[in-house]
Amino acid sequence: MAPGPAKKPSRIQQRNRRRILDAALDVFSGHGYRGATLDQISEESGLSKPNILDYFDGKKDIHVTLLNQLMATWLDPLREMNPDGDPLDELLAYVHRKLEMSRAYPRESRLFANEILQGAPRMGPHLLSGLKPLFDEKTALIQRWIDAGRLAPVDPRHLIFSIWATTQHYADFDAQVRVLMTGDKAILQGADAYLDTMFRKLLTP
Amino acid sequence: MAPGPAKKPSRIQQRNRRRILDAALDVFSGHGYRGATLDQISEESGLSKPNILDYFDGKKDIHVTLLNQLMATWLDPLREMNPDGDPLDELLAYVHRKLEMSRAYPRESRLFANEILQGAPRMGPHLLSGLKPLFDEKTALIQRWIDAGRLAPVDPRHLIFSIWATTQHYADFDAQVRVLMTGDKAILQGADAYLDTMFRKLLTP
DNA sequence: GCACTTCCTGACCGTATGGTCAAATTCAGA
DNA sequence: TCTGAATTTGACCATACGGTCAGGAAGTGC
Repeated sequence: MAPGPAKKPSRIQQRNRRRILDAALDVFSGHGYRGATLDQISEESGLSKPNILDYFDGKKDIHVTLLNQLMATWLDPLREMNPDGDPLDELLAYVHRKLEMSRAYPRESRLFANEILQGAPRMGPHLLSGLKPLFDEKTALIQRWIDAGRLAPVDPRHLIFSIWATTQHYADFDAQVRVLMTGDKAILQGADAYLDTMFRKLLTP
Repeated sequence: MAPGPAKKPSRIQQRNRRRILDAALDVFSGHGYRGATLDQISEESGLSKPNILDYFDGKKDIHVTLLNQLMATWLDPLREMNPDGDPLDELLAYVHRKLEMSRAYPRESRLFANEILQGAPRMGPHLLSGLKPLFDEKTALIQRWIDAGRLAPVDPRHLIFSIWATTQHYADFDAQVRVLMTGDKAILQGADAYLDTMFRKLLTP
């Protein structure tokens, strides 16, 4: 049964919740919310369907849990951008971290992309309360760097968008990228070098 | 009934097929393939479900028809890149056309994104036969421009990816963009200026 | 008006899916 | 080993969905 707010989850509960969430991440990111079925998650996790529903209140609950968990770490690379560092270094480091996220966590990237594509039906509030403040803070920081003449003048908001778009592209559009880059074993290395060049030229004052 | 290969579709058939495809584009792009239902398409198009199935062989047929129709025009902006034009002008014009597509046809962009996100289950072959040759042709053209010293040296394949990613982002991640740009009435104008700057700095030799 | 084709729909069917429940099994402590 | 709680599951249910069918409505040419 779903652990009450005052109960500490047992060893087994922790393990099973992790199994379920991992299987669900696979299924949701590969088929979208509606395309995923509890039976698939059941098969993938090795737990029976009723057992899964002992740990979560339903399909929706699993999905929401995944999205919340994702938001907690997804924005870390942006948070790490240091106001006291060198502006160009900080931004390029952010690009690298973001691309590394696409490499290490493509399922998470696609889960997020799916949710936004559908109009963020389950994450609208989260975007506003979690992402927006951080976004505003960092765009303001970039603007100060620009005003100080330490970066070339660009719209910080569109800059962030372009970093997100170009890095997440390699995870979200992987199926397309792979078709077009047949034979290339080092796609992400190429992307890393390319993006470094692009943002360096853009931002160097 | 679905028109046989030798039959010319009547006025009514043309009109209804258009209505169905338009409604289906709405529903598929908004909910993904699995999330879309014939009942929704029925409601949105104003045609009864059995009537819809007179015009198409089923849900899958509608989806495939939409994707095929999309591929026919989606790549036009890339095709229009002129080998005899000025390299920088041609590429920047391509960026503008692509962004304009995101503005004018966001549903089509999301339909495509959905399909690729799921691993292109119904479009894999199309990517290889339709997109790959064009992609190879244009990347080769860009490489010749670079070799002639008329563009800064960058990997043409990643260049194309970055153009796709940054322009389609405004359609595919519209829900997120709108949350973060609250109050801004001219998002796409800002994007246009930003992307022009970015690719100009990147590509100027 | 009449006959014929095209177009349309209410009612229905089989299956898949999210979710429930009572019973069985396993586990933890004495 | 014994006992009660935690954990697990086979069987089942209600609904939603893609798709079918027989028959009715609306055009169309005479």
